[in-house]
Amino acid sequence: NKQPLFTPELTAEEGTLLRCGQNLPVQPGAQYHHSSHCEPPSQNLHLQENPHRDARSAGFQTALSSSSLSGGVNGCHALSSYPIKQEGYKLGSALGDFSGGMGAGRRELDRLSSGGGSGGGEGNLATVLSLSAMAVTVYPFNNEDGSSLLALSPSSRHSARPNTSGLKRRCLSVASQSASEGIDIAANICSSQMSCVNGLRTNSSSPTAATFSHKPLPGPQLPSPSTSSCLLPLSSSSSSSSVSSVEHCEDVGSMQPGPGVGSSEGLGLLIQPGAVLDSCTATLKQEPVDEFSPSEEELFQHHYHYLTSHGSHCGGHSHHHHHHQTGPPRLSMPPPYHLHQYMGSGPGALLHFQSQQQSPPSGLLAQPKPTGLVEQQVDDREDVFSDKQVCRWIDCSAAYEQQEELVRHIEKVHIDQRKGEDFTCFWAGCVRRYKPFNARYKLLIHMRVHSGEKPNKCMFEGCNKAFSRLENLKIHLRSHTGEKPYLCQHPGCQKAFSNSSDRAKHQRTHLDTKPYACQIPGCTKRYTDPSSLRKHVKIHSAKEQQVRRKVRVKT
DNA sequence: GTCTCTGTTCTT
DNA sequence: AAGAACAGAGA
Repeated sequence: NKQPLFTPELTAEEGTLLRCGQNLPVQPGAQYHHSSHCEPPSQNLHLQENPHRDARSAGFQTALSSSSLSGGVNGCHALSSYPIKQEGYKLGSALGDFSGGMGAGRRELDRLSSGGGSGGGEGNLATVLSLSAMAVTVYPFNNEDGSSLLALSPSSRHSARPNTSGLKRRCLSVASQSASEGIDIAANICSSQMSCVNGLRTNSSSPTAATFSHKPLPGPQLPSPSTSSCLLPLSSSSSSSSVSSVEHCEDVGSMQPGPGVGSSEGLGLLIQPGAVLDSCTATLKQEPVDEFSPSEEELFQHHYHYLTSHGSHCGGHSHHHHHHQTGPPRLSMPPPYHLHQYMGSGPGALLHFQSQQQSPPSGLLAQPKPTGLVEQQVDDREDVFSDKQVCRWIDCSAAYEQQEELVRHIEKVHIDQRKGEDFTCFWAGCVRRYKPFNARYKLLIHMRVHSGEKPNKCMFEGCNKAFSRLENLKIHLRSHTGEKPYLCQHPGCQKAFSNSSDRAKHQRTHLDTKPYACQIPGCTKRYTDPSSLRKHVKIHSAKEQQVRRKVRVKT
């Protein structure tokens, strides 16, 4: 159906002329307005009233210039006057004149980004809040006996791909026993874009958290107390009522309690009976399945427990910290890879409470999402933050209006600053689980999984598809051009394919190498790919059930 | 930064 | 089984 606007008969230039620049708004003189989440939280650094285009968008579609694709799909660099944000946007500066006014934008970007915005802002935090933060984020690291957040009950260590539609406001409650600490904590933890720890108090009725006494334990420490959590003021109530500090977390974008929060076992050291750990969640969409995340059932159980024992609710009041860029300033970089590995006795656990927000940026909501392992979106919070691009890098909860801003943020704050370090993705819930990439560029590309950035747009008329990777765009373009460079190597077979993967799959049919065998007793069916096998098993099972039903009816 | 191979998943 | 999309990894 899709007729290429430029056919192979057209020259590359013709094709380029015709196609380049579609749907690519130009904003000359645009200045980079970086909303660093490192700025003091009191300011409106989160909302970009006038979101500016990234100067780097000035890069032209040059990436395809080296493409060997037939049909004249040869890139736009020569003739396009539009700053197409494509894979090659990095070339923007190199292109010089091509980038036009955008070059100035880039310089402005550099100036701004180097000039500040990365300050600490530690002073903005009250001591008590810092202590609360420690209670939430540091303490888990220090457990030596594995009974902390890191020590997950087997039941909590299973995968969950929850359809969170039923949890538009997920309130998670955990009431657990702390045998060793003797601390009564009424914690209202709203972990999401901001992790809110509210109402930390001691048995002595002191409203301060200063008496929170956890003994430092050996083991890796966080570089510094993470203050990424939004720490609401302590409850003024000195009552021993465990429900005294039920707060409303309405600025919560999303969260999905991770292993620690979801597991009362995990929090057992911290929370005494009656203590309340209440997560009011709001999930924009699902991040990749975290096999260590609590299941929906667990979440519900905790919630139910809380509701029944404390009569709590999530629709509280007060403490309306509506920061779009949420959370206090970052104080430190995420812990290095080895620390995460240490924490990794419950991978994801150390993603502390932020990691529990299993919601990828909402920007992906509008796009057809890959249905693979990487991300599963569940738009169950259209009412909150649905228009925000949220950074879920560990210890970060920056939110932006525009996806581009999030992309810039990720690159600037989380990738560029990891010079010389391992190139590890610390995105909450990332299935890579802190396995570093061997190159910065790889991490950069990988982050598109989370940001949803797809800078490689198909230039064919009527095709609005976009791809995160240039290679995949090239393969896609072959579906337009009909190019099938991968010939089946089986003697006598003339089949051709647009990519080697499909060819390999096809060739397996020749070799009868069907590694995916049906495990159903008596069934000898085999398939070349797991997808087909699953389909078969499904049908097989359905048939068997039918047979069983018939047998039952007869008897 | 790109190419290529490879594997997975979903859809047709 | 093919087509398409996505993404990891090594060269």
